[in-house]
Amino acid sequence: MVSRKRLDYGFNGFHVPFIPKGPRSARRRGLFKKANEDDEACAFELLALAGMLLQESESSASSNASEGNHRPAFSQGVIEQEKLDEVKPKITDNILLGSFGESQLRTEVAMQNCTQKSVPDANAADCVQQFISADNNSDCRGKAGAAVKSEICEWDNKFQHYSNRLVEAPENFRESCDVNINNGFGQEKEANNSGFQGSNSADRSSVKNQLELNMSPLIDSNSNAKSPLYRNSFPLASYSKHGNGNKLGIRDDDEKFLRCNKVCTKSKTFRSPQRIAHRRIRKHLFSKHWKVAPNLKDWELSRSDMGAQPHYRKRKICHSFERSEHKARVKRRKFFDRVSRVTSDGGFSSESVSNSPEKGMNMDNPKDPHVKFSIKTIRIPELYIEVPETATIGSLKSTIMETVMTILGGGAHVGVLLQGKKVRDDNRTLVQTGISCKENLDNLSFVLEPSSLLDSGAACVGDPSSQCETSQPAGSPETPVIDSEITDTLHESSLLTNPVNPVESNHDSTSSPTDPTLDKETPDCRALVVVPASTDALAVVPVSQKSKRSECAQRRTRRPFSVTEVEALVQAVEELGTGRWRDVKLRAFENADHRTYVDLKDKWKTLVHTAKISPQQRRGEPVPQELLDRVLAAHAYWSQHQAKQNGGKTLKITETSAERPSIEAAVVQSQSLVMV
DNA sequence: CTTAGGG
DNA sequence: CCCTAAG
Repeated sequence: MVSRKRLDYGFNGFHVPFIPKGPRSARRRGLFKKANEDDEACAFELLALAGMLLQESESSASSNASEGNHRPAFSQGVIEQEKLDEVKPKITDNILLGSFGESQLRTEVAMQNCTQKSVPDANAADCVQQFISADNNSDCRGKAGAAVKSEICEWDNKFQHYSNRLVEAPENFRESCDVNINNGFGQEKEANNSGFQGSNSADRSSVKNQLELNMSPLIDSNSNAKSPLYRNSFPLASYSKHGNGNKLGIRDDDEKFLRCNKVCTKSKTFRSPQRIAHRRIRKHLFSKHWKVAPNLKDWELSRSDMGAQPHYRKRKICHSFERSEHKARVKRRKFFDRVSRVTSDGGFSSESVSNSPEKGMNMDNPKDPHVKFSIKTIRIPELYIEVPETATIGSLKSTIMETVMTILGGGAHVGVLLQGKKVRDDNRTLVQTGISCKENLDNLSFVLEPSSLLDSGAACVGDPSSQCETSQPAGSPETPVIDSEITDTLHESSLLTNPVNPVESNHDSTSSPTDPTLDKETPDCRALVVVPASTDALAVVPVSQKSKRSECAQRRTRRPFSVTEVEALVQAVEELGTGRWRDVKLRAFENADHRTYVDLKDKWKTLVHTAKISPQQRRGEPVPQELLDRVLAAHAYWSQHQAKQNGGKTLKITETSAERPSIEAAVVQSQSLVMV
């Protein structure tokens, strides 16, 4: 059965086989046909992805600088596609590898420069500038593969930007982060505290967290030939020379395919080639990868001693990621906010922290029992992404973003590696672990690992350890992930067809990722799929693993509706009524590909329910009462109206206010409402 | 493919 | 969000 499925996909077996859940198979089968179109999809392997969240203006600025602004989405999409096409051949030839390596180096340089500055945002901007100039922008664009390269650079910049932001950690973040490093240190009693997860918030101020993310995007054509499971063959060497040995290999197997197929078949609305391409990408990209988490684990296991080590010195680090899916989003946001503040704090002195136990056996300062960590770089796991060659750069970016978001969304954990070895006992103190020694600090590294590892991921994939370790002997990538939930918020408005907020229309095409033209492309690409690079790989992969994976099909990542989206939905429903979800979708969420009309319908359903229950019973991001009132009004109106229609035949409701008094009122009310 | 509903 | 039945 597995094999058959594979054929249906037409992917030549390069991805992990997908095992349908009985009933669904029939449905999907039809969809899969379309998947054949994706045969040519080329696999991009991105090595370091870093916390990028939104596409902020700065990042997009660099990419768009040479191109006119406000280009119609369509044409832009075409252009981007062309670029991509150009690049593809290169990738196939392994030529890209070199380019990426270069970019990586440059990026690092740029980053270093940036990090020397004190103001995060300024840094990001500077970095971009530096990077661009240093990298000889024109060069990148002019040649095949150049486009990709520049894109990569852009990503680097973004990462840099975000990493900088991370550096300024707000108190909240620190609150959760610091803690135990201080406490546990040198004290046996700390046993009750689990590693870095201590709950003490003592000496927050004294602890300065420096998180710097060093992103090194890399595309390796070689990897394409390998199956996801065979990451071991992944050429780590290329990175290692740059000091980044950690990679995270995320592969989405079945999931992506499923998604893709589904999506493709849907929506007639998106018929343009670009649209189709996007759809495909999306499908492929879909984020189910996370379930594959077990792989991530492997990453951590791998090398801890990457080039970054020198950077890890004293300073404390604290991160705490929450896993609960429900809160993941919020948490991430907090994380960012907090981080961004740290930098501004300027230096906090280690002294301040040192009021603790006196056991000064530490390195330089005997009196300071505290171990300070300075995390210079956090490695991002190796990501394997496969997108159609016709995919646009923008879609690729979106895909990557999506993948990262997915990872983040699932929650992340920090892994501690000492001399390349993962320290698994959370109850051990730093002293006990030997982390208090300066020498060891240099060999200490932190890895972000998807929480999913611990969860379902493992179950689905089978024995993660065997898989991972076996596959990546060379040095496994570690997976530091930076979270960023900002994306939703930022893009939100642009994704909506009819943003409630007038301001949204003022996108600066030049730099803003929110640029409508860009968004059009991006939304579709949201889903990332980690795919094995080559066709051959599949054959190599053990069947058992395949099947396991396929069964793990994940569900889409949860994406709570924002108030803005709710507003748009309410407005659309007020105008169109219930029962016309496709129209609602087209009207208000055409650009929000992650929202299907079914999603909208479901959301409306929940909104109605929410509006009926007491505020205390409501959960999640609070929806303004005003909106809920409108929901009830519209619901009541349309319920009644529908009945009327049924009885008296179809009466197309236009915009006539007379027919919909309650709606009218609601609309008026909404206009006065200020959307955030 | 869309809707409508239950899960 | 997912899954299905139905149109």
